[in-house]
Amino acid sequence: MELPEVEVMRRDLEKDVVSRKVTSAEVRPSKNAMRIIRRHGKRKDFTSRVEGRKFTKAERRGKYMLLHMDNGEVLVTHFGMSGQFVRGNKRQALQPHTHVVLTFQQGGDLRYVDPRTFGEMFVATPDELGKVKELQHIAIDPLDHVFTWQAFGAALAQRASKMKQLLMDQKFISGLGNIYSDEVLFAAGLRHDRMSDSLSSQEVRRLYRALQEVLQEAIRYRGTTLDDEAYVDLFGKPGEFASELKVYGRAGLPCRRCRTPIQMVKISGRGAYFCPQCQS
DNA sequence: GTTTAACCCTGCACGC
DNA sequence: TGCGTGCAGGGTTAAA
Repeated sequence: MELPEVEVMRRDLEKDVVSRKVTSAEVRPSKNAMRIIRRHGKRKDFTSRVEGRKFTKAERRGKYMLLHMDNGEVLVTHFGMSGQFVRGNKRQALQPHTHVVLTFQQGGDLRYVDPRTFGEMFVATPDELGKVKELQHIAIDPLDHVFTWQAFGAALAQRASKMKQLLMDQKFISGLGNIYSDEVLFAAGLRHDRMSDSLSSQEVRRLYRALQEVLQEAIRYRGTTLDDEAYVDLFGKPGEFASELKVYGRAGLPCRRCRTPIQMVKISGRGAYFCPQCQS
């Protein structure tokens, strides 16, 4: 789950979970459920800090979801690769790999499901939150209005790194993963292996605009749901952006702009898709 | 400073 | 048919 999917989820949570009160919290008995709340020693350390609380706000920081509670504490969730929130109620059986269930006073529940368990959940006070390394070093959000192309250009010039890796570096810019880094680079006409300090100011502006456009468009389409990775929104509905992808997952298929076959290369274990004609 | 590989995990595609 | 193998992928970390 990358920025657009987390943002869609945030909006769903804001509409449907914020202002609800948790009457009971359960961490499922499986070993993997403990992996999800790995920062807490015992199930009770987690559940006791959520029970009785009311959610007041849903905030996104990079790929992290922060559900603020009425006592000031925060329920933090990172979805990893396959994590997701699902709304349900007690008549519906829990689907496999459900690790956490929060039951609401007003009826219904919120479930955290995560087959590959790369995600995690934890509760933190504002003080503790400030000390969480992963959150501390989250860089600027590309959709934040204080993100300007001038500052972006200066930051790019200060680094000597290949573009794809840099775009996926959460300490440099937050929210992009493998899919959207490829899509943004295609929209900007830049190759994955272009060096960050080699970009002209025109290229920086193109990249800056590509970031906004691709991410906003993906949010408008409610995220990317691939066949093998079943991302769905809070209510179980898939996103529609997969059909809009220009390069990701399209190795060998003709480029939608110039018909040249899309290429895929491995970059430190991760696939990078690009058009050798449109990107340079 | 930058890059690479390994690690955590499950589901799925593939080949025999 | 059924099983073993290999791989994807976010992010951190250790090593190159």
